[in-house]
Amino acid sequence: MKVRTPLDFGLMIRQARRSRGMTQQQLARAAAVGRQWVVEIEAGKPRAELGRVLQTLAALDLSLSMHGEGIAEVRKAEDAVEVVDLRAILDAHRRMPP
Amino acid sequence: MKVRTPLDFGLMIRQARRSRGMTQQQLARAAAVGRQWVVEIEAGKPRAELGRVLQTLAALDLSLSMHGEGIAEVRKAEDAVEVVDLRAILDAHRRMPP
DNA sequence: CACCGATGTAGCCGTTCGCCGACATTGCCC
DNA sequence: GGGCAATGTCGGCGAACGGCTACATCGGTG
Repeated sequence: MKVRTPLDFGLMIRQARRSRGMTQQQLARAAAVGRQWVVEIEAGKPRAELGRVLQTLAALDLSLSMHGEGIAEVRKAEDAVEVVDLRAILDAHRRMPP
Repeated sequence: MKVRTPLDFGLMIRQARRSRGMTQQQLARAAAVGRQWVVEIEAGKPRAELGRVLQTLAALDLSLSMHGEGIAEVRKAEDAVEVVDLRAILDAHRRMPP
């Protein structure tokens, strides 16, 4: 899911917290922040501190990925993917008797 | 690329900025922040404000994605994927004469 | 209805932010 | 070496942060 605004963070944090049956107080303790802060982040506070946000995501076991030109991708040689025409292969396979 | 800490943000922002041939000053103007702030974010300042970070990513045309249990994925019905045993099919296909 | 936990709001307070202007330091090209 | 842009660092400033306590709303459950 894409994240563009502070409110996006808030909504996803709330969603994840609820899906785990946690209360704001519990999340606050787990992330080492104040309960009040959780209220504000979930409301989309734009001036919240980056570090606390990341702590909170970690406490919820959420992860972030960054994409864009100039961002190194982590794909090593052994991860190299063989290029094939999947559509054609699947098509041919469907017409093949087992 | 995964992002876990404020320093990760800093390194990627710097990487993207340089790959675009921008100076800190130019990025600062584009993102509507102070040059000083760019220096600090690239150094990994943990208490930087979330909103400014997102503005900066936008100015660099970088995008963030969030993953984890309880986060709604944007996959509509028409994106549904047919489940197949790729390994077996590719194996069989290799043994097939054209 | 009364009780209870979960959530949102308000004020106080010490700390830190981010911007600014000015000044080192670095690296590059002539 | 001299000049120049880019980068990093310092002190000062007004503004906002985030934790805290306390209080007001809800929403269920008895």
